[in-house]
Amino acid sequence: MPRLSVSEAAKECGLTATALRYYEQAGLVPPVARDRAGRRVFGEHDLAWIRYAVCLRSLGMGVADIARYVRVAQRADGLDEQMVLLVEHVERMEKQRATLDHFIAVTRAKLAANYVET
Amino acid sequence: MPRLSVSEAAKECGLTATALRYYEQAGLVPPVARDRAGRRVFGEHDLAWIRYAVCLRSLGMGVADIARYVRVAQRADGLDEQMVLLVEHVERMEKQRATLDHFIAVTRAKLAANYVET
DNA sequence: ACTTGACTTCGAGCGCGCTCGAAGTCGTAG
DNA sequence: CTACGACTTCGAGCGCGCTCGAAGTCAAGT
Repeated sequence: MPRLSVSEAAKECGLTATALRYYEQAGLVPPVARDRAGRRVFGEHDLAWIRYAVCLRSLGMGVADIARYVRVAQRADGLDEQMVLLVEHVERMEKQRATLDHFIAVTRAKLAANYVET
Repeated sequence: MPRLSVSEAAKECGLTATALRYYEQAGLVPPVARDRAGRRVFGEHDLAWIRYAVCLRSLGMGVADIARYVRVAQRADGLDEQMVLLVEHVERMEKQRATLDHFIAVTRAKLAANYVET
């Protein structure tokens, strides 16, 4: 199990160290363990959370929403609520994907025709 | 052919009038015709451009990139460049869609298991 | 003629998601 | 022992995408 510093973990997940600190402070990932000097020490568990947050961000979920999800997921009795949030999120994503599919088709058609209607 | 005011056109495309003026000023849509009093008059053509811009925005394309595309599309000799931009955009979208597919699958699995791993 | 109301431009302001600079603390290398 | 570099917190700053308020113009209704 790796014990990474903030900048190592950041690089590992494609973030800057500053952004990663921000993520923790904003609640996008649960609090990270510290060594005796107060420095963050990241384990596999933390990396998984970070990657999850990065994924949600890349799909356009807002910081506040992700933080809410993480907060709920941390609670022992939060399972039901957590499920609701996930279902809602999947629904949003599928709507987004439908738009995407449509747009890809339209763009493909334009390209195929080598003609772009204004 | 409809001759809509800015607020009518905005409503039609799911924007605010303010946002729509901003879109024109920022070049997300080509300049709109005016009546003698200087008020914008939107036709079908303009609505199509607006809907196109809205679509691109909803897919996360930045204002500057959309403006660039519109600028190129306006030029008589811009076809090649326009094609390049569209191809690039389709590629980005397909990458995004792959992420989306993956994430939907993962979330579905979590839901199916009625268990969320941290 | 006058009010009403939707339009115009302009510049400032705002929320989000970081990003950066300052000032301080710690541990290892020389 | 000292110096260096990476870490810490904090608050301010920034770019983006609007959003709002002010001040003015115009056209239609009474």
